[in-house]
Order: sequence, then C-alpha cells, then structure tokens
Amino acid sequence: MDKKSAIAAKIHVKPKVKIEDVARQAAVSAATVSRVLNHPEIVRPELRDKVTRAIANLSYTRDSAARALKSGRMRTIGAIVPTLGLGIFADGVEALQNRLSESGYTLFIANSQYDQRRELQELQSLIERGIDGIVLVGGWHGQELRALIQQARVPVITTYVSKAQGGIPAIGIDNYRATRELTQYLLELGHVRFGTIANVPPSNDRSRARLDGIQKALVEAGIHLQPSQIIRADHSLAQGRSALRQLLNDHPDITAVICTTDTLSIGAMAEARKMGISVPQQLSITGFDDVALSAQVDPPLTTISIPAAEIGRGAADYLINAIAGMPIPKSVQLPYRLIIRASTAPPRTVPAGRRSKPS
Amino acid sequence: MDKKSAIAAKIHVKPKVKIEDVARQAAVSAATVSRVLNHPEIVRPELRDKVTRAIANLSYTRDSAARALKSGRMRTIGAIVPTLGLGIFADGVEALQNRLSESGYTLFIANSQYDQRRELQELQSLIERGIDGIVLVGGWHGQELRALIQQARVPVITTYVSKAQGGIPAIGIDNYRATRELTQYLLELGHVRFGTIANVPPSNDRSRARLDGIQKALVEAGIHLQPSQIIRADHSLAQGRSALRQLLNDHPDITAVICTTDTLSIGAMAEARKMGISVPQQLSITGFDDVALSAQVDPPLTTISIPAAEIGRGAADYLINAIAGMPIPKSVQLPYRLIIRASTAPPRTVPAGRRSKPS
DNA sequence: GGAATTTCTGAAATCGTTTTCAGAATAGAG
DNA sequence: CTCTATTCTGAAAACGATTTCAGAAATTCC
Repeated sequence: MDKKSAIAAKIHVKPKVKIEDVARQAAVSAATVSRVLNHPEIVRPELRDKVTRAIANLSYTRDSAARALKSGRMRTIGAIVPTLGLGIFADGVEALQNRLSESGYTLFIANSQYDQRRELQELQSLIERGIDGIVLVGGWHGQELRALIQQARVPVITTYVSKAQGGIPAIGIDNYRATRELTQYLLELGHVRFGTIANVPPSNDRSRARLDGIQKALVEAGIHLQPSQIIRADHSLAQGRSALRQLLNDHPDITAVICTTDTLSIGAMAEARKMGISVPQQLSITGFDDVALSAQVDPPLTTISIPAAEIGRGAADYLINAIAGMPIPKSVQLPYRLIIRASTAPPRTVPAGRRSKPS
Repeated sequence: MDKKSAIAAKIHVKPKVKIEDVARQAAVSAATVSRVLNHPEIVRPELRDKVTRAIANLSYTRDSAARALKSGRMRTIGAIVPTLGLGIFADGVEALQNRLSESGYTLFIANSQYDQRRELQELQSLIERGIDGIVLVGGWHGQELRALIQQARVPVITTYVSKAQGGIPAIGIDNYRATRELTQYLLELGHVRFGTIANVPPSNDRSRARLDGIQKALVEAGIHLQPSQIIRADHSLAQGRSALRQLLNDHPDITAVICTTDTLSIGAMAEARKMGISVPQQLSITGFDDVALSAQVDPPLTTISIPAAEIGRGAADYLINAIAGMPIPKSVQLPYRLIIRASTAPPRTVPAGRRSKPS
C-alpha cells in the first residue's frame, strides 16, 4: 500500500498551477491575473486583492519560459569573465549579480579561462539562450565575437577598461594612466633603475595598457627599459617569486620593481624576504588591483585600487538602461586610486650591499 | 537620406529567422527541421544535409524560450553561494560551470551574503525561472527553503559538506573528521595548551562541524577548552589578527592555535610576527581550506585541503544525472587532505619568554 | 435622469518549438 | 507485380503567459 501510493505520487508529477487556475479561483479572467502580476496599478484594488490572495493560496509562480516567449525578453544577463579565481573579478561579478537581482534580472555566468576561442563559444551559447545583455571583461576581443554580438543585436558592455573599442562601450579605469601615475610617483621618490613584472598573456589588453603606462612614464624621464628588465609571468604568486629572482639576477642594481598585479608583487615580496632583501629599504615593490590581502602583507603594498564593485554595479545599470531603451553613455571612466603604503620608499642614496652579489 | 536609412534600419528590428523559414528553404516541414535539431539520427541523411545547410545558411538559432516552454526543460542550473569572494567557492563555481557547459547547460549564479533570508529570495527567483537543478552550499538551511524545494520538485545538491541533511543530498568533505585529524596531529606533536579561532556565523554548519571536530579530539585527550579559548571572528585577515591578540592576551601559555579558515590563520600569523612570536618555534598555527596563498606565506601553512574543483564537477554530474532520471547516490564524500607544512612544530619543552608578558 | 466619457475586464490571438498521429513513400515478401 | 511491413515525413495541436480589441460597468456632466 505504501509502495503503491509512493508510485502514484511519483506518477502524478505535478499538476502545475497555471494562470487560469488562479483566474478560476479568483473568479476573474486570466488576463486580469496577468495584469495584476505586471501592472498592478491598472486593476481595481478590490479585484487585485482577490487575485493576490488566490495567487498566494495556490502558491502560483508564473512560467518564465512562456513569459519570455510571449514578451521576447528573458530578463537575463550573461557575463563572461576570464576566471572567477581572481578576487577582483569575483567581486565585480558579485556586485553585478546583486544589482541585477534587485531589478528582477538573473545572471548567467561563464568563464573563458583567458581563451578567446572559449569566450566565443560561451558567448554563442549565451546568445542562443536569448539573453538580453552581455558583460565582457577587457577590450581585446576577436572580430568574430564582435560580429556575433552585432548580429544578435544584444547590448554589451566591456568592463575593467575605460575606452570603448570596436564600438563596444566600456566601464572601468584607465589602466594606462594608472601605471603611468604610479611610475611617476616612484620616479619622484628618486628611483632610476627599474624592473617590471607583467602578467601574460600579452593578448590581455589590460596588462598591455599597464605596461605601456609604465614605459611611457619612464621614457618621459629619459629611462629606457631593456627587454631583460621586463619579465613576463603567469598570474600567480610562485611566478612572481621566480620573476623577481630572475630580475635581480640580471640586474642586481634595480631599486624598484613594478608589477602589473598584486599577486605578482606579493610573490615578489615573499621572494625578496627569502633573499634577505628588505622592502622597502633596499627594494621598492608596487602592485595593481588592491586585493584584500595587499593591506595585510608585511610591509603593506603600495598599489592601485580598482573599484570592482562599482564596475559591476555600473555594468548592471548600463545594461538595464540599454534594454529599456534609455539613453546610455558611450563609456564610463571610473577613478582608480593610488594607494601608497609601506612597500615603497626612496632608494638608498648609496645602494650598497647588494652590489657585491656574486654574478 | 543617410538619416532615413538609419531610421529604417532601426525600425526593422530583426526579422528573426524561425524554424519555418528554415523549413521553407530546405523544402521540408518544420517538424523535420526540429527533428534534425534534436534527434538527427532518425531523419534520412539526404534530408538532414539539406536542413543542416539551410540552418547554416540562415544562421538560424532556435528560440530557447519556446523550446523551454514546450519541452518543460530550461537546461539551466542555479547555484547559490554565500559569496564569490572566497577563492574556495569561486573555484568550485568555476568547475561547476565548466562541466555544465560541456553538457549544454548554463549556470545561473546568485549569492546569499551568508544570509538565509537572502538565500531564500534568490532561490525563489531561481525557481520561478524554471531552473532544472539547484546547487547550495552547506547543510544548514531553513525549513522554508526545504519546503520550497520540495514543492518545486527540483533536484538539489548541497556542497562542501558530506552528510545529507533534511533529505538534501550532499557532496563534499567531512569537516568534522578533518579538524579532528588535524587536532590529533597537533596532540601527537605534544601540544597541550590550545587556542581556537572559529569563523562566524555559528549558523554556518561547516564552521560548527570543524569546531566540533577540534573539541572532540581534545576531549578524547582529556583536554577541555574554556570559552575564552575559542574566539569567534569574521572571515577576514584583520579579524584573524585581532583574534590572535586576544587569545594570547588571555592565555599567554598557548602553544597551538587552530583556525577554521586559512584566512584567519594567515591573519593570525601576520599578527604573531608583529608581536615578535616566531611560528612555529613558539607557536604552531593551522588553517583550513588550503587556498593558493597558504603555500606561499612564511612559514607555509599547515592546513586541510578541500577538493573544490571536484566538488563543483561532482555537483554538476549529480544534477545532470538526476535530471536525466538516472540513479544517483544519496551523498558523496570526497577525501580531504591534511597538508603538513612549516607552520606547525612540537612545542618548546620549556615555554619561556612569552610568559613574562605583562598583564 | 439620460448621454457622454472614462475606467476596467474578458475573449481570443499570438509567441516559436516540440511532438503526436496518421498518412506517404519505400522496401521486402510471396 | 501486388500486398504487407517499415521507415519517414508533414499537419496540427499543444506549452502558458501577454496583450489587443472591444464591450461592460462606473463615473461625470448637463
């Protein structure tokens, strides 16, 4: 008997409650129920209450597929980030999701693993799903991707960069100016011999812009970096370590190391400690991103702070407005902040000690 | 003239190509096109080719809303995590998304900010969207939430814990056993006086299980922790710092501090360094999670490693199977690993020096 | 109190697929 | 070469909500 009823329960999957059931219970038409749901103000309060009660009673929830089909809107945004493993992206996505959720939108998420091929696939899949808007990271996207977007006629915004590229609007900071300012600060401190650790891949346009900013500032000061003064590294602490080692091996007289990422600089700082080099007395190190950890390491890291949450919120607002057909800016430039902490100091006037390092 | 054509272009939004257009071009019926799309093997190769070509020609993509409406499946999974800011969750979500994507599913993401109220809302929204499966984190969810899930008859899995609770299957590690083993290791090292830093909220059942595991191991060794030996802290480096300070202030003779989270232990280590206490010589510190940073700090942290990526993948597989009606396990227990690094050592036989701390 | 507005409500068409059902075409058997 | 089995294919009916259009009810005005 038990078994039988269990089976029966399983067979009778669910007599899904639909809008007409609500209409019947409230003794109105389906149209009215729909109106209560979508434009409550246009239906007489009396009826509205009856309907609301019936909805609660039957615990009715509308079928979003049917709704999407009829209205042509999925109420859904898609985001493709290189990886969620980076705090800075995770924060942005979280803010994006929160803001979207407030407006009744839901967020689809995908990650590209820094691979353009992969990004394109995920975008394709998202578009097939009929999303209403897209959030991308960075400005460097293939021609194919742009074509796909244009054909799908879906609003897009690209984040963490400040310049619209290929017609895609952007929201973020000016990476180039940021590192340029940071480098100028180091120059003002009196540094002359620099090393740079930049994250790969170079196809990453944010990394590229950051590197350009550094070089620009240096060139303006008459300093030209040799290729061996620029180490490329994966985005990891371990690579930051080995990069610093290599840098100091080739150029023992360097007094400042500029990294394009906090992770790299924290790795570099760890290695410096291991090598017995004191930061910032003997070596200044800077980062970029201002992740939570950066304020807590010893010494606290001088870096550039990116308003990730604002970027996320801004992207959400942008898309919501774009979908609603409201006027939208071509791109939004958010302020970065140069955070000066204790990992930077003027160079020793007579850089000694390290000079004697054998070969 | 330019203007006019621009307007015309704007007005003619998009003559969306639908299945019938493809059918017409291929000179078959809409039904056949649908079949080619969904069960290619049952249609004659000759026709199939014609249809495939027509699809490519018109670059047709099916409307997922209509598809979802008719077939009753959204091909969508929803995940609600406490926050994406924690690397451990971000990694899990990333793995989840990757696996889902391989199977043609898309991932909705929401975050609850560790708030049950919020979690419920997001779940409601996800269910209204007609998702086919749900991924939750942790085992402690309100009665309301369970009712909602049951009513929606959607497969669910809860992650990062190992025991099914309230009928919700789980995939993850046994947090209780993990800290118990870790604590036993410290006991074997010879430690007798312990401090604990546990992350709040206590409603967090993973944190709770970890704390229980610690206490169980200690009690087995005849050691009872006083309330003041257990500090509760938010999940942040800064709180780890202040917790350690408080702990040592109240109990200067402690030789080992067990933290329920790497973040807390890294904060604690930073504070120990500042206080001039050497780790592990004077104080052993342990963490939980094995985040990327833990291997890189100085000294590298002894901790428990959680297989986040496997959890993500496992959750994806579980839901995909559940949706397909395949047999599914009640819950899956994945192995954690005790990673012994350099932040732990036997206690000094004569704990000196720190004793003299004033007050 | 009746006519002219104004405000609400309901019936029915529609969104784009999927799928059932039956009929057409092909193959196989005698 | 006809008759029965097999495959395949197409017409049409869902899926469940939204929205237009027109008609009913309530309100206002003279």
